[in-house]
Amino acid sequence: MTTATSTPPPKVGVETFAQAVSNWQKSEGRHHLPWQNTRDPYRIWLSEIMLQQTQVGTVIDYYHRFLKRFPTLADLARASQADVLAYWAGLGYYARARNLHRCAQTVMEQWGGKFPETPEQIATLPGIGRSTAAAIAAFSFGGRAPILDGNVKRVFTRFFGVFGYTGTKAVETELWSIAQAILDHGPRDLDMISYTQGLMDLGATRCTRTKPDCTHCPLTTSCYANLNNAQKALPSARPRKLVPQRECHMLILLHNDNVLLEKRPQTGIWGGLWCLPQFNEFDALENACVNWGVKPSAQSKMATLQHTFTHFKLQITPWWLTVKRIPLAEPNNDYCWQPLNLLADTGLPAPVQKILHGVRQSLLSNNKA
DNA sequence: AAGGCGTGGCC
DNA sequence: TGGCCAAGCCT
Repeated sequence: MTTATSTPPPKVGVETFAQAVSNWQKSEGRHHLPWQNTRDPYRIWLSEIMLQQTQVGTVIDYYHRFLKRFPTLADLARASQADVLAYWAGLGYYARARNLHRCAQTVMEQWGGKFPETPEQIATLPGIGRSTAAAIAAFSFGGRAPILDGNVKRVFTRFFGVFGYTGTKAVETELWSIAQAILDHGPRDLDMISYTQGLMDLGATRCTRTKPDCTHCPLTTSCYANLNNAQKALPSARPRKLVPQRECHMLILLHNDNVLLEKRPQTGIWGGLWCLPQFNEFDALENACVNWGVKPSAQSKMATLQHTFTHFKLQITPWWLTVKRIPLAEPNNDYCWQPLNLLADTGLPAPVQKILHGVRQSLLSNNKA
């Protein structure tokens, strides 16, 4: 029983910070996520990439599916980019998948199939920056280098009272210094696995964005935000700008139960993914239709949908047309006729998947009627 | 050095 | 409801 005579919890400073987090993780942290309890750099790397800007709950299913299809780094390196993207479709930030694939091939060709072990070496690989490299090094090899992801930024800005938007160079630099200083002043025998995981667990389960659970935080007695009731003010909010509204038209061209898909360029939105042919202006869509011997009308116009990206909003107007026969054309890697019942195996952006799902449902119910 | 890059969950 | 954010990296 705690009484007035018991000693208060010790203050946590830069010297004791790391040990406090490590100890807390061992007793109160998460220990059963699918990518824990392994030292396999392939699995750890895959999880770290999937978890970039993506929540744990979203990643878990993708992670299992991906590993089942690509059990080893060598399997991934051998696969086609289309296959990899198909298993990434819906997860977003598709450059991650393209880089993941390139990275697998780099490790096979330049590192003899063995994942490099130091944070510096790991950070030279495509799609792996300083923080992800440190996490992979810590979890796979016990490497001692600091991470700085969204969780850690939230914990550090609150604990140390760092004001200013974390997206600016100045604040980012300051937070990296803190992250490094904690390791420099920490014990030589610090367990880097539990410390690194502990920082993430603290941010995910205690030091959350809204309603942080300060009463169950191991750092609460020394936390700037807790002592100053500044949890809501930290981390400082991002200065928001108006996001532009754009519109486009998408062509749903059906031939029997096949739909025309177009491969998007490697760079830009939805890079490398299959997509419905997209046009900024209706006139351009109408012109494209001439080549297929069809003409869009009010009948073919479908309900518009609104899709929101980080930096703009896109209003999509789909046009549904049916062609009787396909004109002969040169074989082309940039478009294909895809059977509607195979869409799940194709890498498609979320709104396109949604549109075509509706098309398929509509066809199925018509056939029944 | 700031902005591009997806999607889903949360309140 | 819409605005904000989540295990960042690249250019």
